[in-house]
Amino acid sequence: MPELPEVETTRRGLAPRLTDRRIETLVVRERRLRWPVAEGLETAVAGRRITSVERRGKYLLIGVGGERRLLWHLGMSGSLRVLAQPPPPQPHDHVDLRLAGPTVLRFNDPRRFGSLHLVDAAPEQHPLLAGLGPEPLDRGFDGEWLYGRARGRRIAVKAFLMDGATVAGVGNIYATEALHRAGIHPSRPAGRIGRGRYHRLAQAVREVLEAAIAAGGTTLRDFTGSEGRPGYFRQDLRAYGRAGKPCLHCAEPLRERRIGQRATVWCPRCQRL
DNA sequence: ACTGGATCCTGACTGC
DNA sequence: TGCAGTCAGGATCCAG
Repeated sequence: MPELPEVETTRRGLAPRLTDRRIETLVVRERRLRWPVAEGLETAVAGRRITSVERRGKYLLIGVGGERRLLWHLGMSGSLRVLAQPPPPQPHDHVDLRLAGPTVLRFNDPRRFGSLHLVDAAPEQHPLLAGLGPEPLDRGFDGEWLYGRARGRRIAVKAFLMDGATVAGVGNIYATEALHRAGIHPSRPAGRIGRGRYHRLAQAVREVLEAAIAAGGTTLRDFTGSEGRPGYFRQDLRAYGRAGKPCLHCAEPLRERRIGQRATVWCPRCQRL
């Protein structure tokens, strides 16, 4: 499910409801996530106070005192919800973070591609975060960065853009959308794109992510924010999921093929190879 | 060093 | 109605 806008939507929903709250207990019903949830995680966070809710790429970082943070990834199908009156756990409700009072932060993830770690210090050096590229909405990300990173690369620009080392948090939906907005063919080798077009691409990435965050993210089937509401950016998607439909810019029918095992949609007129 | 492919897992959907 | 095959928002690992 979630790319950067969906994780950011989750973060914004969680922050005011979790910050300064005390963790009563952590309950792990299913440890077999992307990586096994460490034994002893429960006792390590019990009784601690939540100090912050941050995001890096598609990762959520929940500060639990000192330098310690829970590092949470939602995978393809995960969601986190705050429940003031939690119903009995349903299938795939793998983790509950119980706060003082009846409130529960509940993690549901049918495919179990998500993950949960405890990071003791210096989260940016954690193996899962160390190789990440810049945040796309921060200053370190621009056309110059993309251009430099792409030197000598023959990989399709779409796969290049989805590589977390290039830029953090851009997945299949928003890579598809940004390339359409920037007028760049997704199969074009990354190293054969000039500075000017990379500046356009970086701008398109920022614009589409900001618009998606403003809409509460994209819900294809099962994403919900922390309040259980879907995101509304799906209706603003111009390329993703619109194969065969007319390009909203030039009316040419959009095409679809797989790049790196991921469905890729583009306009053969606006996005020349 | 890069690159493409296989892989983890469940559920929804399609076509026979 | 049932069953097999395909696909899905991610990201690591491995062989070539």
